[in-house]
Amino acid sequence: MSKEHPPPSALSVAGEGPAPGNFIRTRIDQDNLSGRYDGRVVTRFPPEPNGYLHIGHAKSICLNFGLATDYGGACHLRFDDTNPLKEEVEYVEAIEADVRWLGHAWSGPVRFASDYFEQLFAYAVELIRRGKAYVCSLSDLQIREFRGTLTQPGQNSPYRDRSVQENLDLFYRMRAGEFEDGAHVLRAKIDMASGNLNLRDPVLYRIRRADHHRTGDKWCIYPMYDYTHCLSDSIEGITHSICTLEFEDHRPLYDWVLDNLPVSCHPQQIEFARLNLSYTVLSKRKLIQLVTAGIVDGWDDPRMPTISGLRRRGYPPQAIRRFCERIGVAKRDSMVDLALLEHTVREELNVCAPRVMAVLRPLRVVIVNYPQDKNEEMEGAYHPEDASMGSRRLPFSRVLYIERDDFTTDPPKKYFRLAPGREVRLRYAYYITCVDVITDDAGEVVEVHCTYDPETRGGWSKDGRKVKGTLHWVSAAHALAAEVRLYDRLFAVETPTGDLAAPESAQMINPQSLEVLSGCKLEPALAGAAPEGRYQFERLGYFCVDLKDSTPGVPVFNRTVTLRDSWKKIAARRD
RNA sequence: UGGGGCGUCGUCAAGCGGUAAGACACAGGAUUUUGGUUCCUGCAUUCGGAGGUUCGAAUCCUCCCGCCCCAGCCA
Repeated sequence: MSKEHPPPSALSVAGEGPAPGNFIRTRIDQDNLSGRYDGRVVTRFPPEPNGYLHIGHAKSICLNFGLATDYGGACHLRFDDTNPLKEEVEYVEAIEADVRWLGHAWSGPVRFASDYFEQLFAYAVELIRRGKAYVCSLSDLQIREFRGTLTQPGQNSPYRDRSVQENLDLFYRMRAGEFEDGAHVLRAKIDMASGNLNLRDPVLYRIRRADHHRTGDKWCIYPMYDYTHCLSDSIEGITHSICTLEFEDHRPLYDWVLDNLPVSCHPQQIEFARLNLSYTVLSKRKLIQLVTAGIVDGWDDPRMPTISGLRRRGYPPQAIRRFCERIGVAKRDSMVDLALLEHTVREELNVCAPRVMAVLRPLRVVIVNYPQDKNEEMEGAYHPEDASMGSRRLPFSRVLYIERDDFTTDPPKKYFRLAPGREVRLRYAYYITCVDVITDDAGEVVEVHCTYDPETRGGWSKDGRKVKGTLHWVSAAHALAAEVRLYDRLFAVETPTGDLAAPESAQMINPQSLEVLSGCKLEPALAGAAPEGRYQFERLGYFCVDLKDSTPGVPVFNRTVTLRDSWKKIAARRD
């Protein structure tokens, strides 16, 4: 039996490989073949507006919106807002902004489960009429006791056999506000002996006097997730309801509700493994700990794995999307290496970030044979492989700054940079040779004297002699002073565990996750850098203009990610 | 001990009875006015283990082992 493969050209899309196969696509292909759902594909991204989105949500967003795009279907944005105690409009707005920033457009209006409260209530009444739901007056504690345990079956509630009439009466009065919170709940009548705890007469509605961010005080009873989600999906005509693995146990309940009500659409729930990323945490609970314990500066701290944090850090949305494609979708619990995310970020930035020169830890260099009052302008391309990005002028003068790391009085083997007597190239400028070193009383190098070769303008030597090192530099008189924040991974350990706010957890935090540098010297062209502008500081890394703390003409830069650094590896091996 | 899932390279992951894709990471080398980029090269005789079926098994069957989830009036 021979397999048929489409020609590669039919599979590959501009730059990207073929859409990776995964078990969900396989299922959809089968559904399309069998004519189930008439070939439609409608998905949804259903966050609860009780916090900020993080990169784990991005995986779900890319999956759901990506499926809709690839299959010519639709993807809805629906807020699962059935618990007014936890939800706020602030989150609704932030989530919408994050989804849009990631580059996705939802089909139709933004939807809310709360839009369906009236219909959900009617469905509940129908369930009662069919003898499939009852009002239970046990306390929350008693309900737990009656539920049994993982290994022991539960017991029926004494209220389980109330008449339809009585149930209807009680349920309407629950809605009318005649009872205290917790006095009654509506429960599905399924099976108290089920091995699946979700089927032991799950609660469908509870009384909750709380102000809802959209419906205000219209309701005092609110439907539970398990009851709401499947019906919301059904109402919206969702075909594939994709959620994470921990909901596998809920699928029988999802199906039970739809099987026991006169609905015309019965979507299928499909579960996939949520994202775990090394050196970070992705649960909302732990993220909150980081914020409230003051370990980070807020939800959008550039070290946070939140979408707003990654954005402020300078991660391009395209890189996040590509990351989500690379990690794939499966059912296996896994831990993705942070290095993969950093790789997709560099991959994107390498193509789109203009190159620019910035000296983070300045060391003064005086070109002793360069005229005191002379100024020149060198030309530097914004991108070595993409001429369409143009170039800019780089003022050059007698006094310059270079990186402290680029000079040493005691060069180790294979050190290509500046040292006494050595010649290096200043990028786009001249070859210079170190002729003198000025130190302070403590023996610290404070200034380096060099001579330049006027015959090497632009960085080329006519006699063909080579230099091994090329350094970035900035003219002292023309430099723009700036603050630059060096960010690194928040955690020092691959898998942070436990209470992050606890004192003993401090050792899990990377002490170098943030270093603020204030005396940085940038090339003058950066004065016009726009907020969120992304650049490569040559030889250092990718940096972006901080959205919050920059002011016109005075940018603050955040380091997105360093460049790969093979010298660092060589140097480390030497030790 | 009940129910539901999952085990393929260091990390993700394809594979769906015809003889182990790809990516990251890692290690070499080439090119380079970024120790960047790019480009080559290497990297699972083996798919949690043991049996079995078959001409043929990561794929089918049996047993065993390991890991994850579930006892909210949260989602």
